[in-house]
Amino acid sequence: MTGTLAAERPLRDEIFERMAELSPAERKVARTLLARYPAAGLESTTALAGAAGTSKPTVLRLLDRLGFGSYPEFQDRLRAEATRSMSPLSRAQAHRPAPPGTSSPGHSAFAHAVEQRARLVARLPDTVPPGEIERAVALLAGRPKHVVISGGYFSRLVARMLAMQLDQLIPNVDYADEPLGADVGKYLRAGRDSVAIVFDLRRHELAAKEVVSMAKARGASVILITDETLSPSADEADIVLPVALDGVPFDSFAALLVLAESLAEAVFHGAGEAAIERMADWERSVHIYRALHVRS
Amino acid sequence: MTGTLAAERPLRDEIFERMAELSPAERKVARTLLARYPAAGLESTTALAGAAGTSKPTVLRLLDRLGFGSYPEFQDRLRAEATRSMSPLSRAQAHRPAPPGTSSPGHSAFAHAVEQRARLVARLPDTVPPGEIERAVALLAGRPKHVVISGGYFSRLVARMLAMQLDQLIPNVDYADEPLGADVGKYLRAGRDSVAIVFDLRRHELAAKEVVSMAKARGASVILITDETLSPSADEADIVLPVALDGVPFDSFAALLVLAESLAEAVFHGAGEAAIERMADWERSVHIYRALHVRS
DNA sequence: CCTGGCCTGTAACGTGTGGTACATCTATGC
DNA sequence: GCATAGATGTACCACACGTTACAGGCCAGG
Repeated sequence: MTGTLAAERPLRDEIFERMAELSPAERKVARTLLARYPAAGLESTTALAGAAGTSKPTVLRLLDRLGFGSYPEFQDRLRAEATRSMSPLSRAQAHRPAPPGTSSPGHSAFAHAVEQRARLVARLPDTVPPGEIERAVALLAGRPKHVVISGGYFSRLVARMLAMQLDQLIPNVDYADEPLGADVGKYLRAGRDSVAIVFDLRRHELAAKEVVSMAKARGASVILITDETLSPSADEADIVLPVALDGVPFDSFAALLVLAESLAEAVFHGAGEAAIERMADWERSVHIYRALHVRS
Repeated sequence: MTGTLAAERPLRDEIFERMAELSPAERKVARTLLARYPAAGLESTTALAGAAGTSKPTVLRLLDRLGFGSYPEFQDRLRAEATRSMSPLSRAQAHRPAPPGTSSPGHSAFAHAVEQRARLVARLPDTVPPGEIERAVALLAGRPKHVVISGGYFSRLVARMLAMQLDQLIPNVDYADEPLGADVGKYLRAGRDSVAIVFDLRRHELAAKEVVSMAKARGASVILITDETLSPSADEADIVLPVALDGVPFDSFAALLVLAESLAEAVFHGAGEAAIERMADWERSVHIYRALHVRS
């Protein structure tokens, strides 16, 4: 494994600028290098020297002057640049449908499912009013004394995810797996400076309504994350974030997860310094956890 | 006018599509090639074989199957592509500086996060080779005796989600929250007809490698879900599903969740009648659960 | 239980590699 | 005009490379 530094300037630029200080034969090498970059440098010294019309030692002397210890080291650098330039980002090209012979039930169903979910995510900005998001972020980034999060039968997993992420950013984040059972204490903690985030999707659960009521009764602000049909708890909630779930044959949490993650990210930007500091602490703890439980 | 042929299709795409027709060891080479493209292929056969966890002849056999006469010929092709991708034309689209702290803290950060995640999801079909998905679906829909699923520190939540969804479709699905701890028994159950699904993302955990080894040792087929840099466990796994996570400042599970959900949906289509029946049973049980715990 | 085919890694071989020492050439100082 | 220092190419070496042949392993079909 190579321990390359991040974000280096393209080697091509440096060669270009330092042309002046090179010897004539070295310059010839530099020219062919620039003319056919980076391919020329990824061939052998023999090939490069040949293409430049000089000899192998000249190639090596050039690299020496550029600060490379060896030819392979130079090639490592070129390879790294090439990989970076061919990263998926710059690869925003057309899609190729599946080859004729290989039409399979597995793939097409999968592709269909993915596409469907991509649409759900794309629709997210249209289902969530921007103003609601702003208020939610302001609430969470405004140093609430306490945040408690819970979800329904399935959505609790996303709730827990959001809890873990927020916990990295702000203090006193509780996740209540059974808000009406063992974890009721986490809701009893709630007061005027608390924020409760409740997930209630589709087949809305009565439990959700009770949880929202409980939080409201104690003076907490309630953020409700629900589907487009709106949970019955929506009346009581202070902020309602609706998200699209519908799919055939199954509903999808894709947009829900994106909403949760993006909410956390916005809180990070809103909370500023404090969040960064807390993240550092958190980072350390995770390392400790890993050292203990995952065998160094 | 130079008599050059029309721009060839990137080799990467061809490898990606032809994954299915490769032998297991050849696939390992193809994976590392795709994960670090084109750098991995511009190194020596020894280095490439080493990175892939196989041997030099396997590398050559892969190239043979792809229609290359020799390793240098293959590298010529890669070099040509790299040169093309670093041409002044494609160099123009380089940088887009991110607005640091100026924008309105709530909405724009949120919108940016959502957009970023939408891109990750859109890229999913490009990161997961269709052949690998097909094989994974075939494995899971082919009535395995037993399926066990586990994840890492964060990814366990998605793992659990997948487990819950698969459990609705096929029998004998286990979720192992602590595969090396309390839940080790679920892995000890594994045998020749088992399928183990392991999540191992980014900062890959040693635990994942142990889990994969354990499953392989018992003869189970292993499906590894990892990020684009490929978990070290990728050598041992039978099927590797890479997914894009990278975001700024935080990684996102959006594409991961979509992969899991879509995999489940594809299994549903692949499993046919049996899955529908099982879903009906499951549905009844949930109603019972709700009646008991959620007050009708 | 054996037998064929297909994968796969090990071992060996000859060639091309990157690296170095040295001789030749060119330019500049006195 | 000669000595000097830098620049350049040739010759050579050890070695790592790409390649090929071969033997063991694995699984389906008889």
